[in-house]
Amino acid sequence: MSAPAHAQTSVQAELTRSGRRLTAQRKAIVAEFARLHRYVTPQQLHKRLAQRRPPIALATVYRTLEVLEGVGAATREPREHGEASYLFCAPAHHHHAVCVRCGKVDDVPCGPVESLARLLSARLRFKLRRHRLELHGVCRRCS
Amino acid sequence: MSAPAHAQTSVQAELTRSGRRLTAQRKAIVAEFARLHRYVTPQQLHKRLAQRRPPIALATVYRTLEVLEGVGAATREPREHGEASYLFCAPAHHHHAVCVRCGKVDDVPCGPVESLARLLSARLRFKLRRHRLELHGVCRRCS
DNA sequence: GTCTCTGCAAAGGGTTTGCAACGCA
DNA sequence: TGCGTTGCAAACCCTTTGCAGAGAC
Repeated sequence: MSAPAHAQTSVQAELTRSGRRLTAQRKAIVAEFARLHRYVTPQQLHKRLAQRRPPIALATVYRTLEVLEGVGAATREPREHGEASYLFCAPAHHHHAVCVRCGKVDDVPCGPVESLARLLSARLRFKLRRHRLELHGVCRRCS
Repeated sequence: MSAPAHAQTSVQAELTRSGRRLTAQRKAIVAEFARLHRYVTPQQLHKRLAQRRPPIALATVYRTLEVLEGVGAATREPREHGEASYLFCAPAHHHHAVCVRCGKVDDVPCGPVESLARLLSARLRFKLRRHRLELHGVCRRCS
């Protein structure tokens, strides 16, 4: 299952809508990013784009990912050793199932999690604001 | 609710059991760390210990937190901008409720989360290995 | 033509490491 | 006494930033 083409297109539309420019570098970064379905660091993404002529500067990758997060097309997740990692995904609230073998990320709708989170927070007399469930395991394809 | 004294004591016992030394610096770091009940960065913990004579070096705080994680007395969590943060907590699997106002962390037993996580992973045909639920909200005391 | 974006290189900031002195056990 | 630990400072590594030139619209 690859990224629906319309996801890429709508991101590009959102960029121009917010007064930004659609450069060749941004198109290339978004295209590569969108098809990965996994968390990547700016450095990794930069390496994947390295064969392009002319090459894309690392700083441009950093800045583009920041912009994508800003328009709600990506989430940022800090990693060990000071690295950041980004996942191309929709802004609507949902959770992720991450394959520990291949790294592929599947979306998990929030529905059932929501009520459980409310239950747990009620027991603690805790006013819930946000919650997040992370699932790590082996995906269908890898097992 | 402060850290039970025995938690500190058992950490100290675990350190010597694993062939490590119980230095004055380590005792001071563990004591301060254990009473906080919140995520702290090595830098923050170092600042809190700054009035000690002689002062404790920042590198020592980094190394001690690493050791504590190694013996299962702390969990490490990457933060934005390359910072690490640590929480003093038991090695047994559980979740955390983090107050967005005061930062205090309460433990949440895993029980009900486990079955939900299995349900969700079954729907995805995903062999679950680990899961984590994060609750963020306002704690009883702050509301 | 204007204003954003890119590339480059330097600066920034947290973390890690090498090494000699120190001090638990 | 032996070996793990500390303190210091330098090294590391990823990320951010300033600026001049390029390019989208």
